[in-house]
Amino acid sequence: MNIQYKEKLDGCRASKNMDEVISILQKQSLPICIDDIYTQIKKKNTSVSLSTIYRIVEKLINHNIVRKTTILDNNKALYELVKDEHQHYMICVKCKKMIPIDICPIEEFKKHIAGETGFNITGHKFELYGECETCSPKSTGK
Amino acid sequence: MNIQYKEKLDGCRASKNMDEVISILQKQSLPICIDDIYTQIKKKNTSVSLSTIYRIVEKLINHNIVRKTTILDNNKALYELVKDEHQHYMICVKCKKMIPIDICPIEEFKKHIAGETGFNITGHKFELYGECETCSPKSTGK
DNA sequence: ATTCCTGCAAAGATTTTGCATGCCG
DNA sequence: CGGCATGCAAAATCTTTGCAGGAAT
Repeated sequence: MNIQYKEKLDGCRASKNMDEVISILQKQSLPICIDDIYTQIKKKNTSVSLSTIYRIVEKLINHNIVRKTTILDNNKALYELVKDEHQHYMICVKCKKMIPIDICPIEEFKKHIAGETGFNITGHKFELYGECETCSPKSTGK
Repeated sequence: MNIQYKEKLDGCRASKNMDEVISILQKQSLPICIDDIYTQIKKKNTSVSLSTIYRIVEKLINHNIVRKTTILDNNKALYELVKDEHQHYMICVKCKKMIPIDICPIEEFKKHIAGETGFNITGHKFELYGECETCSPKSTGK
């Protein structure tokens, strides 16, 4: 089993597929969908099934190793590894490209709101939508 | 046709169902799903169909009257009216209750990022997750 | 040997589409 | 009348579940 997550995955059995899923997610810079994971594993291992991927990902979510996400316009769920430094994205409404944003404006604001409302805040989601440089009509090339 | 949206809906025909959908959305303080809309209309009008609701909502989205959303953990799309003042929510991870947040920390930050990246930002999404007062273990009652 | 993992197939849930009919303008 | 709107049913997607067999401890 993936050494890095062995501790967190306490109670789970070593499994080739679990390793594959983690390894694939580690290589992503952006959230990906179940089918992407499935396809990538299929390339090496013809005998994997979609439901197995769903079950593995569900387990990873329960162990707080993976986070489930959705983006606008798409009815599919996306998944990404939980990282110490959380990540936000800009999403192009035209080409759906996702671009990571390095800074998070929420942290400060969070405390403010938490104090005011009694809400025990454990996470947040922040996404910008718009047109990327390639899709923006402004970028007339020359 | 709903007077308030007549102009925006230019090209569409007057329709009882369209009116109903808009009217229902106007009454909501939180995003709701297609099935909720469907059920509410069904109460008065037994002969409406789910696909009609989907088609109406799609049209409203294309006319920038309605916005599609999703929340964590839920594979269903939610819909809300586009308002001049946009709205953000805190969502309880336990009871799924959504609580509107009045202030938006994004506006300033947006300009900053836009300038840096050439991304033409047209919208954003911001949600806080956590436990509401009712669900929080802190609230021991006494 | 026991318990968890897996593949396959079937079931569920949400959303989309085709087609004939009805209603608005 | 012409064309968009609607209902119904079927299809398309994505996701979950049941069950029997296989693998890990």
